[in-house]
Amino acid sequence: MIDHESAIDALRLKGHRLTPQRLIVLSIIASGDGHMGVDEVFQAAKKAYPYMDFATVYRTLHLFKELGVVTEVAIGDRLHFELNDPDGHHHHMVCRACNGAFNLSPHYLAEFRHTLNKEFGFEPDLEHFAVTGVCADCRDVKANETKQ
Amino acid sequence: MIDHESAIDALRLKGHRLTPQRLIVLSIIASGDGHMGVDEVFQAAKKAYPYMDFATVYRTLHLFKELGVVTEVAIGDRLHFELNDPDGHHHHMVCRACNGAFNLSPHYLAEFRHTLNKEFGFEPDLEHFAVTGVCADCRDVKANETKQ
DNA sequence: TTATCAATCGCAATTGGTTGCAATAACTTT
DNA sequence: AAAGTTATTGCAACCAATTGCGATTGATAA
Repeated sequence: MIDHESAIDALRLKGHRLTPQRLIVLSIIASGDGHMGVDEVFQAAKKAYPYMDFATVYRTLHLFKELGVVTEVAIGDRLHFELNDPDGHHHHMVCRACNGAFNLSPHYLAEFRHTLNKEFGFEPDLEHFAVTGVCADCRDVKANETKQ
Repeated sequence: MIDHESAIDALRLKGHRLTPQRLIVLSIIASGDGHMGVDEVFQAAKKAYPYMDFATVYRTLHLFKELGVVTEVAIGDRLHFELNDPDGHHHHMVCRACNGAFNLSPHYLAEFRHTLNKEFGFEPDLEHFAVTGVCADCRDVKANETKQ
């Protein structure tokens, strides 16, 4: 988990300015657990600073991505962002019933990548891989509903 | 590969009308090899019938999807469509260098699905799975360019 | 074959995401 | 501490995808 200090240093180092808007977006991403959609971040930011503009959130997140402060994850057709994890990438499982997100170790995709490489010479992009589906809890709930 | 006859029957059966626009879209999807973006279909359709509207192509493709005539594949952030394959689903590998698409047997994802199920009780949506990456040819080209 | 009726089309309006630009404000230099 | 410089903001314009709606036209029945 990257900390505020190093994120702020990353901004300064590249000659970017430290604005209240950027600090707000940073703290929101840091306090939310897991990844957040752009609109989620915007709503939270507007609470802290009512003049906040959607475009600002949008550009700030992209800046943070370039600086390696956050990671972009495509979930469905929406982009989500989370604090960069310096201990190495992880993938995501996202439940389409409860919208919960679960981390997935790269280990689980290593064999898949290896197979595509060996069989087809195809090198898949799996850096920000996210797979949607139904988590255990929601599957059980659904099973019970059917029963009744 | 579903044929025109059964596609047309599927339309009739549900009380949908057989319009020139729909026949044009169908024949374009059928003649193009592999999946096509909505805009690709639109451009081709406009050649055959200059008054063709983007909204019509868009709605026709979604209708065809409901009827099981075509399959929707999300490639990057764009939706692509291809004739439904009644011999069973397949997945896709899409090269981001040459935009080529390669079919991938469900077999290659069976183990991944099984692992997620067993380890996390997570049931992933892999019906219309597409993974981007770099195909063997483009990887070789890139390697040669680097050499020179 | 013609009339009827609703599904469908094509235009226009809307929506949601992205970008251009003048005003603002963060940082630097004096 | 004040002025200057320029990145950044917030508004508005833009663009592509999607939807609403009156006009059109395919299908059914007389």
